[in-house]
Amino acid sequence: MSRAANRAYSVIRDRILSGELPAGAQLGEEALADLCGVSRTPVRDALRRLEGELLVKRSDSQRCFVADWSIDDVADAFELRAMLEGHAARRAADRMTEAALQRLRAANSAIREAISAEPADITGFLEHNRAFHGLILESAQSPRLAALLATLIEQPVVWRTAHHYGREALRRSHGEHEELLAAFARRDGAWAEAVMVAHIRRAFHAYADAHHGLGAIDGQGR
Amino acid sequence: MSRAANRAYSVIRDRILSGELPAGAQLGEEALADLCGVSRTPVRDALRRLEGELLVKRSDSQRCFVADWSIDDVADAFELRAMLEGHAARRAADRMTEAALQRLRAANSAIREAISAEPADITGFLEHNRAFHGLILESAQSPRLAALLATLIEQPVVWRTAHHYGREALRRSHGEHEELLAAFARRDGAWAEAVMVAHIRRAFHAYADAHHGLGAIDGQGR
DNA sequence: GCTGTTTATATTGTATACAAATTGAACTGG
DNA sequence: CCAGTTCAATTTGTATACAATATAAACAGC
Repeated sequence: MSRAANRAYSVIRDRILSGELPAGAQLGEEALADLCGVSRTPVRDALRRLEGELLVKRSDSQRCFVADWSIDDVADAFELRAMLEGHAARRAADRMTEAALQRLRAANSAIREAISAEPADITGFLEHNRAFHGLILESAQSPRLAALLATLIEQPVVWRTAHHYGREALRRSHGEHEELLAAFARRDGAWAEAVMVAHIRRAFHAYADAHHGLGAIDGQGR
Repeated sequence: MSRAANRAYSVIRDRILSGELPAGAQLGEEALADLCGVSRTPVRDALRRLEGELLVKRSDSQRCFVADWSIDDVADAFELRAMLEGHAARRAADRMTEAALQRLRAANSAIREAISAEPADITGFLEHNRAFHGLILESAQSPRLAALLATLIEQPVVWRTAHHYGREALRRSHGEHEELLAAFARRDGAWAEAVMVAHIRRAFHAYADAHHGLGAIDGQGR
């Protein structure tokens, strides 16, 4: 996608993720065009992409709004992500080359360094974490699986959450990655899948605890 | 989506599914616009939708082509579909209302009638089969799951295949639906999931047998 | 004869003007 | 005061013109 469309996509996405455009806010094409300094045409493209990623919802008659992610929606997305990434891990265990395994180890080392930095380098953590999961997905060799997961990993939620993680949680994440590496090294797909599912489901609960209190779910959405 | 965009979508989609636009054929926006009798703008929208459904592939630099589905691609898609619809069946078993169960029974009865017609009413079969699976997905109550499956169920492949099915295969499909209904009636999610996974994986092998011979896979794509 | 560059052509990206449709408010009749 | 209707304002859909870019062909130099 080219300049203007990408620009529109990035700007709108950032405004949604930062909360500047709150859940439920109407996304008029002309207003967004002004905001991004482009015409309506690329804005329309951007809205379609964002709609595919479920950050934008279309009303019955084609008006766009910022999607609101209730805790149930988030749970739903995490559950699917756990299933799909678990499946990816299983496939990857059977297909991973030695070179890919090396790169995976390097990625997790980079994660460890980001965590150990003072203060912890959250941006670096996110970046390398993304690379780690991306490499597994690559080794799974299923373009369709990758396409499906793409709509789930770019959640509004994940990004805002990581900054709330303590060093404790980050270390645990790193440790689970180490266990994944061990499973890959042994070519044990079932093990890899189980670890991955646990890894992601734990991430969900970390999110839920941080955003909705440790006790019951408050039910009022985000 | 409105008139012209829908029109473009339908026309292009039909041409792809019918094989009139063969795999690998370039999809120039202007040519398609002429073909559909609309301007390039709605064609672009249609191409985006079709790209999401993986019927259209974009080259490195934004040129569109008819996607080619190799047997590996089809296997990949069916595997994911089995997993996701299995998951949907499990969820549906816990959430299905009595009313939904009734509608599901009605849908399968309609399927039986379509099969029994002389000659077998393939179009009716497909329609009611679609409704059957749609109802389960609805009862699963996971919008995101529905969105993911939407990209997998509309395969070029499925439609062209059903016409090759014998009455035998259609009846088996109906029988598996009956077993699903039993699982739903008992609220046995694990049973429902297992039956659904088997149902879809069998469908894949029926496809593979019909299109690539019963023995080894020929590997030359469709 | 081959490689790298230039130029022409084809194709997609963007902006804008206008048409169609939807929403919401003002208004009329009861 | 409320229901239904009409009309204005807002918003999205479509067409078209033009700009930017990529592909492919012609060509020059080696």
